[in-house]
Amino acid sequence: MKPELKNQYEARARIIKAIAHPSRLFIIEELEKKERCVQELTDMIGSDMSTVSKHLSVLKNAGIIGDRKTGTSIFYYLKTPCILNFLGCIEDVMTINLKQQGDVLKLCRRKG
Amino acid sequence: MKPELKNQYEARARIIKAIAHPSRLFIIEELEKKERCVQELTDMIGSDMSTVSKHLSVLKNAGIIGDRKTGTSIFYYLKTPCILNFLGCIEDVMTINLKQQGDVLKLCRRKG
DNA sequence: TGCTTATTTGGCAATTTAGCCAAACATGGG
DNA sequence: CCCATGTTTGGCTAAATTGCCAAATAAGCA
Repeated sequence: MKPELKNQYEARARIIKAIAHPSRLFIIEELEKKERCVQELTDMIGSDMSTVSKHLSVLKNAGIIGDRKTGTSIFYYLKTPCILNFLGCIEDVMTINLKQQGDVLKLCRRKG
Repeated sequence: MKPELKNQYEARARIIKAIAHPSRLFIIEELEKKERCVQELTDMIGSDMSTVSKHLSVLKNAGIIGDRKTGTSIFYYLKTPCILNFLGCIEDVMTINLKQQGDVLKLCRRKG
């Protein structure tokens, strides 16, 4: 693979990697509804605030979310709502997987 | 976060994680064009065949690709083409990021 | 200035991931 | 059966990721 093409794929992988975490998926969906500060998200997720803060910085570095300072709070918002379309496709993958696992199960029952 | 909801997010994150690698992104796009065997993909990517084989098994376990045995070769194919729509969104994120970096640059020049 | 609230950063241990090599496994042909 | 071809698996090391705690930073207010 040519280095130039490889860079392209690496850049895309970096962004996808930023999405690929349960808490970060939750944050993305939550921020689609409304902007939120670190403490609110921390309460919802239930891990340490420093952990949530780091997740937010991962998403921010990837360019997926932005932030806005108000007083002592920092509100985060979703910059690219198209991310959510993509999440729909992930649901499709999961549905197909479930269906196929079901088929295998049926087959086993028929044989047994 | 409730354990049940957490499982949902973990399941989705697992699938996205499977996509989040340069070589695996390449494989997905290549398989959309036509099905391919391990050796063909190995030649295109340029890493060890065992490495490519492992990438393929990651994608297969995630339910994104399937395989078909023919003689001594195993051909892999894309099971869920909707994955590609999602990749379009990643492009959008990258474009926005580039644009904003450009704006910052312009601002610096204006000030300097 | 000192206090409180909100958030980030540094550091550390545990876990996961990546990629190479060598060895094992499968399949078709002589 | 033995060999060649195509693929996967095991083992290993290096690197990245995660999450917690404690400490540092920032901003508003008495």
